[in-house]
Amino acid sequence: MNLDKAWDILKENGFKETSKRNQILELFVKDDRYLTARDLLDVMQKDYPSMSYDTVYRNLATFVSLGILEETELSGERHFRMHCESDSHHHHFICMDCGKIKEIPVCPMDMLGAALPAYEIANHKFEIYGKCPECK
Amino acid sequence: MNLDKAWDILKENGFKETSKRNQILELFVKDDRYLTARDLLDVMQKDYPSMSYDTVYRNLATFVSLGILEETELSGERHFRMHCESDSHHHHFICMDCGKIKEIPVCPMDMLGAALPAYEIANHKFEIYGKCPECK
DNA sequence: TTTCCAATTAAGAATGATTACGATTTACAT
DNA sequence: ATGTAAATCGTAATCATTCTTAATTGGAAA
Repeated sequence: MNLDKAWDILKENGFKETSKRNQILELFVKDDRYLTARDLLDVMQKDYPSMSYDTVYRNLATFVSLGILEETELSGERHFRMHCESDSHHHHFICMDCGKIKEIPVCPMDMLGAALPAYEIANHKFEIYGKCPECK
Repeated sequence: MNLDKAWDILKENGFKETSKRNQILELFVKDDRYLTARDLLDVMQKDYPSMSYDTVYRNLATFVSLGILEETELSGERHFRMHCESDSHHHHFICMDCGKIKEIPVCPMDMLGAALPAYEIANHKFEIYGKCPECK
């Protein structure tokens, strides 16, 4: 996911182009890792001192609902990052130090296809946590 | 995990037997599913109107640290349930309606053993969400 | 039983993340 | 350039969770 693709999606869905929205997206493009709402606000307020949490959270919710960002819960806080380019379903190793991820191309659900008859499966989560080679 | 086993562990670690502690544990034994701190407090306050959140959270933390309870994050809230009897590593299907779980005997990490060289793996999460046969 | 101390709890304030809301500003189609 | 709906600001509210301090309690020892 890059800036242009993100704006294509936003425009298609009738969202307006604002400088704040753009800067939030730029931050995610530049900093390819999981960020919290606070992380974003801290950086944004250097350029827009009056920026409010409402704006951050509202835009994050928009981006997630449009598939531009993906979200996870890390140590009790919501974290967000650019949605991966790869169109095939996959999972992530997440570095607990720097927040960077590594794609894991396999999905455990493949092997559980018929293991849960009578159960209605809505979704699943598979994440691996630890330290990446750089942080180790 | 049953009441006696839980108290064995608590006593071994020097924790005192209190009626509140016991009732919290009884609730988890009786109601074999994921519960929130609020769920517990609501029930407990029928018998102990002055019971405080602090007591609930402190005891939950104790139980988790001793391996009596297990914990997960569901829709932004911490949920707790009795730790499974099975001593072999496994994962869970979680019903989003009633909170009951079904054990999944396989672990995706088995197949990823050497797939992440140079990465230091600390832990992982694999959970399946949906509706159980009763709630469907 | 009574005493005593450390563990436990109550009460409510503090914190930190997130959401809500009325007022104001901005993007952009016309 | 203007009108209008969308976006944002500023701030307050909410919700889960933790902290603080004082009071209470379990249970070992006297």
